[in-house]
Amino acid sequence: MSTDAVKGELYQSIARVAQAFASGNRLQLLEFLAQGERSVDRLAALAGMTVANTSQHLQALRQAGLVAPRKDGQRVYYSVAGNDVLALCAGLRRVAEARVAEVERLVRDFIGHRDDLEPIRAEELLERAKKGLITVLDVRPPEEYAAGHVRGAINVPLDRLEGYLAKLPRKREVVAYCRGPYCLMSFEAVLKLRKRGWKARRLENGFPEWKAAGLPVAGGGTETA
Amino acid sequence: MSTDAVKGELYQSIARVAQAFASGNRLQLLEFLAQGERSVDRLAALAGMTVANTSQHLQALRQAGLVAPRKDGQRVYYSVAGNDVLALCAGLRRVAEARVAEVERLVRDFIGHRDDLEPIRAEELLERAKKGLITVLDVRPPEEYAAGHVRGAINVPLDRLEGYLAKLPRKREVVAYCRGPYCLMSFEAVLKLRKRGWKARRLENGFPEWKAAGLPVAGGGTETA
DNA sequence: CTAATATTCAAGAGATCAATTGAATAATAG
DNA sequence: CTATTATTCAATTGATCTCTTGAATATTAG
Repeated sequence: MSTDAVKGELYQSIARVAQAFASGNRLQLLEFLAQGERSVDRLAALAGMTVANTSQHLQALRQAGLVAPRKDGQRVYYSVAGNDVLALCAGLRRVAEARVAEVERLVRDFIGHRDDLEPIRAEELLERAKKGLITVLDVRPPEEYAAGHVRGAINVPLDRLEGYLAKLPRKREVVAYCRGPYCLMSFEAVLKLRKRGWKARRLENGFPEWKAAGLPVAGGGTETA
Repeated sequence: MSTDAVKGELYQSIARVAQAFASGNRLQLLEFLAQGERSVDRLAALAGMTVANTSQHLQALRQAGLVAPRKDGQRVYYSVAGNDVLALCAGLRRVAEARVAEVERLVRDFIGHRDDLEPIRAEELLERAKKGLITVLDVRPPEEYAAGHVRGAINVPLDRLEGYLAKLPRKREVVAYCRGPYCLMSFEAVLKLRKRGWKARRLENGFPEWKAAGLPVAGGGTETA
């Protein structure tokens, strides 16, 4: 085979990986999987897709090496193949946000006041948490928190935030995070808290990005430095 | 619009960016563009595609915000929209190589003896170059060298390597680089040099990755620290 | 103005992809 | 063993993508 033909095959193989990312539904599945392993029917319910369709998308991801299945009883649990995959997802989001006007518009119009919400960066969070200046809230569902969370974060799912307010110190600033930059839960939490008089901000990214960056994680049986 | 619908639109917009990467031909065009701006017909010749087809692919890349056109006279010159795009390309390659068995096989079988060629990493190159221990060769065509190259590198296109050997110090190790990890020119250069008795290695990645990493660049009117 | 060149546009054939549907397979409960 | 549940497979339809072909547009040269 000529070197040109080899090059062509290589590019095509790489393109097949890109193709696996080229579906809104698959990206959504990847975000859910970024929280930890999930069964097919659970994913189907979360994404609002039929089970058969979900299974097919998962197989597309599997063929590209992006997710891996683990069979346990009659269930098959899928998980992201590695942090490099999540990093690629984040890179894709960043490029899309920076270069596609429509994405920027969607973010601004619907998430709204994005800049007003002053996202806090990971390093800053670590620094301030070390000094005891902030309370960190994980507003995701309990299972996701259990599967892994920012070390030191308290799990207060969005629908239980109201009831938790009494226990939340008023003087300390609150930082909320959720699944990622396009997950709206932490936005809603911050808006609620501000309305009640707290000083509140959101973490710039979500837990998957935090974990992918190698920052301190707790839970999920994988305590890290 | 419901938040779920917004989320769906966001993911779809991001997927459209991924879709732009999902073609071997477009990835090849991006690699050529990574060297610097190129006209449509030049790209068509380099990639072995028809001009019309090349134009269409470039427009697909443009719509995704990955490349930008500049009109000069009757020619249109395209260039990569930013380093984040190149970083994403590199990430895609890395994931493909790590997770798709076929890519690994292609690399091993055809580029051959990849490990034997002991690629040198960028930091190591910088360190050794500072100590004057190595000669750095840029084996790309002169235009690409002129558009930007590793600072301190000497341009010796592959087809002129034979004639240059007389001027090449035998005692110093040679490090060759080219367009990227899947460009075969630096491999061929290293093989040639070794056959003639030099100690030679290749740089782990090519110039685009070097530049994307913010390492010292010369030429192309953009001298950097 | 006319000819030549570079690029883009438009239409069409063939391939690939996405979602639906219904059935097949595999594991467990009773 | 039978029924139930989770997942996968297979077939289909409509949509999208790729490449080719030939024409249209725009810029420059003479």
